[in-house]
Amino acid sequence: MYLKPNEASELPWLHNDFGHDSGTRSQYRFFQRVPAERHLYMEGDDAHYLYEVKVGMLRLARVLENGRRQVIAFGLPGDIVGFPQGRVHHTDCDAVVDSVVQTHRRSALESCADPRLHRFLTRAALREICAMQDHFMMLSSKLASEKVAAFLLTLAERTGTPGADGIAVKIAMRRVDIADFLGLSTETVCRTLTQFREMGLITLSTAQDACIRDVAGLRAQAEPA
Amino acid sequence: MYLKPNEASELPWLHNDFGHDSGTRSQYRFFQRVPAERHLYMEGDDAHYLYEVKVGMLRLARVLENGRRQVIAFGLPGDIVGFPQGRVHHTDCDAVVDSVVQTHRRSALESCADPRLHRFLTRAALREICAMQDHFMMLSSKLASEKVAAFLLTLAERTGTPGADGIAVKIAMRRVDIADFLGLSTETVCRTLTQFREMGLITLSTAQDACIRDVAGLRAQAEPA
DNA sequence: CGCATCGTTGATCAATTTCAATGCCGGTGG
DNA sequence: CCACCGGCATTGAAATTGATCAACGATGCG
Repeated sequence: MYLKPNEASELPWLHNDFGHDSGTRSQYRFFQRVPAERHLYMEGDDAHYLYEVKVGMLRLARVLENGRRQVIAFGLPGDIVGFPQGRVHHTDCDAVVDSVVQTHRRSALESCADPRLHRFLTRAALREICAMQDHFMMLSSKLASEKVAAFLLTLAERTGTPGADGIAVKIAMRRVDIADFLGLSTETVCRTLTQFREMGLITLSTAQDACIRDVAGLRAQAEPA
Repeated sequence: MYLKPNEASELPWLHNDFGHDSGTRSQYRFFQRVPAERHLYMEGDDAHYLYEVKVGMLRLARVLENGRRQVIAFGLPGDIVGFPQGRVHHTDCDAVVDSVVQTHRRSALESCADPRLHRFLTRAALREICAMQDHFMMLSSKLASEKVAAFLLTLAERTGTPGADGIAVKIAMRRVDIADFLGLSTETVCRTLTQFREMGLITLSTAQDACIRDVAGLRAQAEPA
């Protein structure tokens, strides 16, 4: 679950932590590394910044007193995370894998001092609303197979690499994350994936490395007539 | 499910439709009546306006090809609905009961020509994101009783009127709307409500008129240890 | 007064959760 | 270098839950 050497080499300009609280600032002061499993912010924290995911994958979640957790979203490169309600964050956010984010002042959301940035963030907020609506459709599916199929297709659309024998998809998050994202148990996620494998829709060379062999078939699973 | 005379009388200035496409405009040209069951916009429509709910209740939903429907949200007075993605709406929106909305130009979201309005809309968007996250928590609950209890409590918080014997809650939407909102069948919603009634948590004088007698008990149902 | 729609209740069945055990892999330390 | 350990993934069997199908009741409206 760590960056492989070749992946790390894509970030030659990241040899240090450029935390925004750091005293010394470089030209990269707006970038911040988030090692795997480390929290970027927690529910209730003051929301000073929004974060644009540049590399890696973040995990936004809410945890209830009884321990149950809902994964709200996975932050992929291009996504903006950290939209606050009032002045505080209303989710936890941590990194699934080593990640890099670019910070933007929260005030840029409301002030028009930088119109370009402002438009960018506003549109990101609208995109976020729409993405959450998509997530609702996934969650409202009654069958586990529909949810998991829709999840795989969405992940493939965002991060998949098409190849000769299908779309390779890196499943960086753990099964329990997927389960908490889809409102299922980890066991059901597993079983559904093996089911897809036995149906020839996907292959799983490792638990993290999937390949969609039959996109149409998976689509049919995601949204049966 | 229609406005009663005394409720209608709260709107003395609304004797006509002031649709935004109307040629003749009065001082109330930014207000628009939406009769019960009428659509305010449909998925795919150009999003020229955002709508601030002033009176009544709107229903935002997405419908799939296979006919299944997910109710995304209920728009209550104070809510802004119609946040677009790109230039089009991505949900259907219709009125649960006779309603009144105030229109705001979509452009006000990105332009800062009117800073007050801009701030207002931006904050509404952020509130919307947070509300949808709350909705996720409801949907991710495994038990029907948790979902329905959480739904009732949320509705009570927004629209309930505290009284001597509990919190009176008007359930204006139909059972199927609640079901599609929570990802349940109408039958299960019914059964769960009856169950709550038999447990003494609520009363139901009519199908639309509930009264929460035991808030703590309902909270326990919504979020069991 | 009858019809249509919505709400409620009942019984059955399919699906998922839960509990339990095993397998797998990477990391660690001898 | 290899064996052990711990977390994660997977599989199995049983129990619970909600969906579905069906019928009935209530309510508002023509």
